[in-house]
Amino acid sequence: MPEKPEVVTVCNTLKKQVLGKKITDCLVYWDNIIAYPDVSQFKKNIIGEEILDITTRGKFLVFELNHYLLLIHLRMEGKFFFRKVDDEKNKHEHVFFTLDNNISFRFHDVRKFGKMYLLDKEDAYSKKPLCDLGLEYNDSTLTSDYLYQKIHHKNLPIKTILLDQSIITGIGNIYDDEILFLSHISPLRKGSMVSKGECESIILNTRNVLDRAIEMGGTTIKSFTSSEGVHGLFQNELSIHGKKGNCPSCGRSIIRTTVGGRGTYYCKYCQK
DNA sequence: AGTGCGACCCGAACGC
DNA sequence: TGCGTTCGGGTCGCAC
Repeated sequence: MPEKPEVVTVCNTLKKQVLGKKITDCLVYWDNIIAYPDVSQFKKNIIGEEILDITTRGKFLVFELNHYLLLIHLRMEGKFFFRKVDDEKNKHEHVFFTLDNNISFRFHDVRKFGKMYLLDKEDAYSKKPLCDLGLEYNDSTLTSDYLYQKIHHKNLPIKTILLDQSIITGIGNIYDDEILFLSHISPLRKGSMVSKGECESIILNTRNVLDRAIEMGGTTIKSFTSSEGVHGLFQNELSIHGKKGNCPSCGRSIIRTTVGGRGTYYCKYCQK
């Protein structure tokens, strides 16, 4: 379940292998992965483009091409593999980009939840999905004033609010639990009951957790790998998410519940 | 406008 | 053992 740190890790890994390569062919075996434009237009437009740079925006990988931005969202389990052009198609490989070094760069996604968009470069940031994204976790304009203003009138649990990509973009279910644990805030508390000081704490802990996770190469949960042979190490550092047993801080038992339909772990003594 | 929930998917985990 | 059923997870889009 790639969140920001996993997407950054994938981005850095891919850069080493595809920067400067030209896309000479594109094969799509599961149409729903192509969110925009339609599949035939997508293929037609992307063939002949060179990969000039790769960055991230929220949980999107952003491939800068000559005339377009290719956005790829990995959703749950999207990943990439490099194969020989005539290697047999794996069951879970759904989109192939043939590169001009005769390598087949393949998008692999067991759940078929991943999405790709090919947008005109000039106005890509004013179009969906990019126009809906909020601030990056390390944006200098992400302040306690900003966060407080966005959440103080909301009746949703703070856990759910932090998953809203239009406020802060890049936080997912795992780091959300970690951030709230470190901030000593219950995931169930309503946005309207979070103080400005606690907003400051959330922002500081978001930066600490995500920066540290990026240093560790992301979290490997289930089948997440950034690309062949790359595994994150951050799962060794998780304090609360996915834990059975006792709170690492007070030793009392960790609560496992559901908030807004998401599996949620917290300590009801340390998080108020 | 804000909120809630089903749909999209399929492997793993679970129940019988 | 083997079958059928349920669950989870990020986001969109529809319903209220």
